[in-house]
Amino acid sequence: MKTSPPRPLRQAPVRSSPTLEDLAVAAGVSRSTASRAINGGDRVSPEAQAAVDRAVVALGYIPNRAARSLVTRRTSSIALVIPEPDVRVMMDPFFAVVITGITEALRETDVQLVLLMSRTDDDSSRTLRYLRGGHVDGAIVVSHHKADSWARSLAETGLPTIFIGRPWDTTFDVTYVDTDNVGGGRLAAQHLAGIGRRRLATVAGPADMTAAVDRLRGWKAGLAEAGLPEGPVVHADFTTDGAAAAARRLLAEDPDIDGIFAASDLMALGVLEALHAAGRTVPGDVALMGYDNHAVAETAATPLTTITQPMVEMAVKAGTMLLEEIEAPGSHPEPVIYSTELVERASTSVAPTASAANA
Amino acid sequence: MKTSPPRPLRQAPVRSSPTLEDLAVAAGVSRSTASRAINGGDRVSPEAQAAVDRAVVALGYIPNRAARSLVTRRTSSIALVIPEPDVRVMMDPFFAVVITGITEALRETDVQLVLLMSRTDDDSSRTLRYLRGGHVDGAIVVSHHKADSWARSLAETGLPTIFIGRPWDTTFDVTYVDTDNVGGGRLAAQHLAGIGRRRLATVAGPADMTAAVDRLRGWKAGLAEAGLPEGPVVHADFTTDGAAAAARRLLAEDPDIDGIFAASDLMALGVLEALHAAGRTVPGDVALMGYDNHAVAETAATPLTTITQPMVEMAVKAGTMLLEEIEAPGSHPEPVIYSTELVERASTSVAPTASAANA
DNA sequence: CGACAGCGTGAGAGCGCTCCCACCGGATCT
DNA sequence: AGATCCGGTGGGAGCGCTCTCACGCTGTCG
Repeated sequence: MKTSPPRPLRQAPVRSSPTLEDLAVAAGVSRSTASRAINGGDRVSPEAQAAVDRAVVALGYIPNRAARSLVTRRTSSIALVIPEPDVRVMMDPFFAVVITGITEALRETDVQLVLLMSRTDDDSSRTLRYLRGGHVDGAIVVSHHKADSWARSLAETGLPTIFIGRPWDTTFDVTYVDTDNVGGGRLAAQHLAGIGRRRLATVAGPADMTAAVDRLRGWKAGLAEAGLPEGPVVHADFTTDGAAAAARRLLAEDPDIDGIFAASDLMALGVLEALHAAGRTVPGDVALMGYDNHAVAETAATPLTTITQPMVEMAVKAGTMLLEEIEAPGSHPEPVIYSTELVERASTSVAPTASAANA
Repeated sequence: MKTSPPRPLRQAPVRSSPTLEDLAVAAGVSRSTASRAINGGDRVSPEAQAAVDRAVVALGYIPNRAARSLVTRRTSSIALVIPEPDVRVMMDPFFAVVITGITEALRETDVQLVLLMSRTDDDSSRTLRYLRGGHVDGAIVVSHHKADSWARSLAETGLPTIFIGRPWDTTFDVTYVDTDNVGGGRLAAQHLAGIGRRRLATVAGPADMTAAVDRLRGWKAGLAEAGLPEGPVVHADFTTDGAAAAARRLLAEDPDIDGIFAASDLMALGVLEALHAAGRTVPGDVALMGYDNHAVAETAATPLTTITQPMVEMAVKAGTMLLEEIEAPGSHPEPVIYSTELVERASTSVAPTASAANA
């Protein structure tokens, strides 16, 4: 009477990967024991453990992440949020370094890095929903001016979050890592004053970015400490072209400037360009400093004296902190600030400029 | 008799996100109908659909990815595999562009990008296991010399995979996108020959990388077509320093060289350095070409003539192709090759070198 | 006027895993 | 001696979702 036709299987008989059940059968134990053996082997006899281990190898067993995640409410993945719409910004080696650092922190764990980029403001709410949706266990946000809303929104969700770069708004519970931009700005002022320059100016970054504001603050403090006047300040947008225009304004305002601090190497490049166009030599007429120790600082026509910051360590730290925060929520750690260092190159040397060497 | 004590809840009563069940209740429909309404709304009455839509907004419902993934066997995420141990390589803007392009292709879908970097050979098998484990629906591999084993291993797993850059071994079923490196090499030869240079040499990339081999092949073909001898070939490792050393060997071998093609801009920088150190002017004594149209090509002491390639488009294409392959498996598409273009700058201009302008 | 599509719907099974609970037997305590 | 504990184990429920299936219900055709 068993004439019922062979009903098509719900799932095509594709040779799918072995389940925990298969593993348990192969190892001759129960599913529970197999599960315990897989996860650290607490309360498992050596024999059972060995049997499971063998079966894992034999079957090529790999736990199903979705099933596990469904019950543990852990996804074993974290998000790197890059709230920048612009390809140009992505091109910044900064991001590569951040990614490398986080990846480094994630080694030895089975946590995966999910990349979240919001290219438009529209994406931004989508990204936020994604984060809120419990798809990741935590997030690292690369903080720029636009990150303000992120900081607060994320803090409200209770999702473990670390910011790289101090968020603009820190009036609530937020943990971050950053470099000592104030110290870096001060270093620049000290150095230029130290080599005898007296009429100093700066091309600062956008006034709505914490890094830019901090560098400017340090710069002013350094000048004051050296007993020098504050000097002209122009703002640019961290781009080479923008800085070139800013430098032209600077030169028009005060033609006797003998030292300029650009708040980034890319901007210093623009300043260099503008100086050359105006017939000034570097460092002969004007000593020039950048910031970031970007690759271009070394390859520039006149290699740039600049400020270097331990970005990889910072990124690694961010990753480690996030992992800890996920493991033990509520232990809001203090912000970590990394100190900066001066890198001396030709653009502030007292010797004549080297850029005309092959003339 | 119902004196059983209030057993502690298995799950702490944390206010967790609403489930499909909650949604269904709120909308006054069954879980099935709610599910259908969420997923495209096939076979759902307008009223039911509207009710569900309202409930979604009201409850802030977000589907649980893990649960969905468990039954659909889809993860809605793809992996970007970067088989490079070196931070330096990561710093290459290339990766930023690739990431940007893929992200662009993924917009409008809810597919997430998972980053997989293998920094050691040990990681490599770990990564492979991860990919094999069904944690992602597909993978994009940035192909370099080391990717050989990847290609074959991945092809064997049947996981939809697209390579960016032709893998070394294409004797099996593999789909990839690439730029026309042969054409680019030929372009370089044509250009240098076209401006009247006759004693041409090249600093090629590593002989185990397809891009390097292809560029060299195109270069040789271009020379032959221009009726010029093959000239000296030295290999370097795509780094500035390595290229500088290679260039010194070149100069020692044949001091009368009047044109050099470096297979990357970074290498061209090294060559430029070596040339200057040897007292040669560029382009006066020696015309110099790079490849990639890297940012440094523009900012170099002598801006570099170089070859540009549509990398963003290529990355977008890779993303799109992968999405298609996931959607309709087995439709192994043909490789897509993007053509390259010449970008002329001062390093091959016939006019006197501009780098000494501020002397 | 009965048969039969076909659409919208709800019940229910089950994806692979973790974790609570009950159980068992041997060691330890009173 | 019995009571108690505790390491090791297996049974079973259930995480939130999709998907198959069966069930009305309306409309159309023979």
